Amino acid sequence: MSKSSVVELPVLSEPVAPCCPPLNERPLSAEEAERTSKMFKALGDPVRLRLFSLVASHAGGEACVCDISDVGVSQPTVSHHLKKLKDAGLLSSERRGTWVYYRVEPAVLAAMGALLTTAATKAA
Amino acid sequence: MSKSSVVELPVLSEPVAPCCPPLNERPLSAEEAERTSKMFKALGDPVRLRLFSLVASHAGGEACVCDISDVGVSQPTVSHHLKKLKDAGLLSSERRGTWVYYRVEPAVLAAMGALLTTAATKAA
DNA sequence: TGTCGATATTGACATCGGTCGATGCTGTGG
DNA sequence: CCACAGCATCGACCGATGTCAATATCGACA
Repeated sequence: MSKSSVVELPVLSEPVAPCCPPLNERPLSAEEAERTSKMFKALGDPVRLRLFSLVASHAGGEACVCDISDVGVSQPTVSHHLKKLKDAGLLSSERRGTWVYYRVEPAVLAAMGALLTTAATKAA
Repeated sequence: MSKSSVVELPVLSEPVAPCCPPLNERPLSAEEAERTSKMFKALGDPVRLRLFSLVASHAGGEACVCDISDVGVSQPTVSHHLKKLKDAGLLSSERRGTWVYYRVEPAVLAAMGALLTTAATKAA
């Protein structure tokens, strides 16, 4: 395994799921905000949001890149955005033969949702 | 009322709440993604996320700018970010004498949360 | 081994966006 | 009417980011 390999991305090694308390429980610290804002930023681009929605709505909760590449930008750009979503912890990828499949990370998604839903409920 | 007034921001005049289906129900259209990504982008900056959290966690669900200005950036920058949060429909503002108060928009927040929570639940 | 299809990476470019100092606007109180 | 405080706007700077063409990598299949 000394040859090439992909050196195990460190971004996925630590648990990203239980990131922060609800947004209205207490003010976020600078560090918490730094971490959490990255996830929101990942969905803050229309192309990425479409790609994410394409993966999330695809049968089986996963999709090959070739299935979701039709969003109006070039292939490198699609790859770039998928990488960003992966780095943010929202997607994971797996190579299967010729194709690479992406699937959503439910835990992270749920954490983000809880952040907002709880805050909205309490604020109402 | 011809004098000054604030001319009723058009961004808040149309219902922003039921923006989109859950992210895994069907692929978002380009237009939907364009609209929805703006809300996520608004929370995709650490300073804005802290400001939003400060407002949301403040007593009464609202806060004077002077109460939340201590986030490590200059006063114009705070004002700039609050404007962005307001433009995204996440906050509303009201002038009361010398001070301006910001409060969260629960409906929009809940809509964003539902977008994520439903998707996470179904995906799990 | 060599070619081909699928995806990732690189490098360059233009635009976007966060930041600040300076300044303007709007109430308050003297 | 004037000075001051709170907040917004302006203009400029500069790093971040979305985009593409070109190229590299990786696996499948002759």
